[in-house]
Amino acid sequence: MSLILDNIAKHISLTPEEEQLFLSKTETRQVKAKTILQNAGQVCKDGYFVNSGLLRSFSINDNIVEHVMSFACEGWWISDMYSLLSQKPGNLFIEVLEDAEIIILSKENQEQLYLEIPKLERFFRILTENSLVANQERLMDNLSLTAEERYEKFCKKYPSLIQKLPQKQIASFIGVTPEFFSKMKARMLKK
Amino acid sequence: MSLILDNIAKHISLTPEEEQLFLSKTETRQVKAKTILQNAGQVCKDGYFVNSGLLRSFSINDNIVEHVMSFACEGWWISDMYSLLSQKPGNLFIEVLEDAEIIILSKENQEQLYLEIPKLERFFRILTENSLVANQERLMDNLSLTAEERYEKFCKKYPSLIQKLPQKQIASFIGVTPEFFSKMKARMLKK
DNA sequence: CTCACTTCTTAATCTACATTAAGTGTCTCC
DNA sequence: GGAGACACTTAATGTAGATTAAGAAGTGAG
Repeated sequence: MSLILDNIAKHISLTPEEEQLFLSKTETRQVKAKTILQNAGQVCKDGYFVNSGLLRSFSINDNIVEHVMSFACEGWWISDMYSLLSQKPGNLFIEVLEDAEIIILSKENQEQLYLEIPKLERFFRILTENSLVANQERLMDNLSLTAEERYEKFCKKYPSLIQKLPQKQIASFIGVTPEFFSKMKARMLKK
Repeated sequence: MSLILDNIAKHISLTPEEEQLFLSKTETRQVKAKTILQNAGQVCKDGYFVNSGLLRSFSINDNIVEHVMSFACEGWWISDMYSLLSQKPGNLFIEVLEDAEIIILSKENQEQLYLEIPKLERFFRILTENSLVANQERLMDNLSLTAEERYEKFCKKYPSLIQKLPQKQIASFIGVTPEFFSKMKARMLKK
């Protein structure tokens, strides 16, 4: 029933009391598409876990070019890690792409939970490790693969997202303009 | 005196006994320049902490193009995180660039230490978090900055590395060919 | 229904960087 | 002391993907 507890249970085991304590430190909220949960330039106070719906984080260039940092759908966490950890103003926006139900865990409550349930250190360590590995792979892909190859990898890795996302978001994620992406897709279809 | 204990003490405090236990699970080794500590295609068993000298991790394309994933000098950790965590064959090589003294912590011992000194979960969580943040920034830089801007950032961030590293390694790290990097530097000097 | 808005497409032109290839300077080591 | 080996440079040519601009097609709100 509770996606987030299942998520935790995959890596560590909590007693029912600990589970309740954890939940008591969180807040569940319904958010509408286009809501901005976090603005660049502000200090990030919360991490978000997605129960349903779809979010993204992105930054904006001097120009007006957006770059998608990450998507998050059912069962994923999303936040501006830099700002959340350093408590300095961040560069990322976090936006709701599809009406969503999210669970909010504030930095403050997270730190408290580390003290009350030290096992959670392990959980978030593993979460962060997985995130790091995924990021390293994406970095190397950006350095060594063509846009076409990156797109094919994206399709294989996140087949469910392909359905939901407007093309320009995918383009931004793999690091090309929507115009080029459109042309590229047409070219790929011909083969 | 002990760089690695200082490193740990910045984030958590260990008792002298715990410090000794930690050290007892590690091995210190002198390694010569050009030594390959880890080969792509093999399962990574160890993490390395650098006492002195200089290492790098990199992958090789189908072609023969190298891409530097990371450097590590005094006080830094380096490993193939993907392979170390998943215990599957990795894509990274780890090479000694300058004669070095390294501290080896095996995956096995690390897991044991987590059980014996749970505080270490916290230490490695924080380490991984910092690494993730740095990686995310590098990813966004690669998507949004020019080669010139990436190089300037690199210079500011790692002034000591600039001295030590051959140009082609820096070129590979910021994601351009050595030829282009050479031309770019000349161009920048004229200004 | 229609106006406004956003997504997607097409096409021409442009540019940051890659590729290839050749050449220079320096170091090492037989 | 000469022959590689390696780091770096220069220059010609090639290309992936950006930029700009325009129009088409889908979507939602009033």
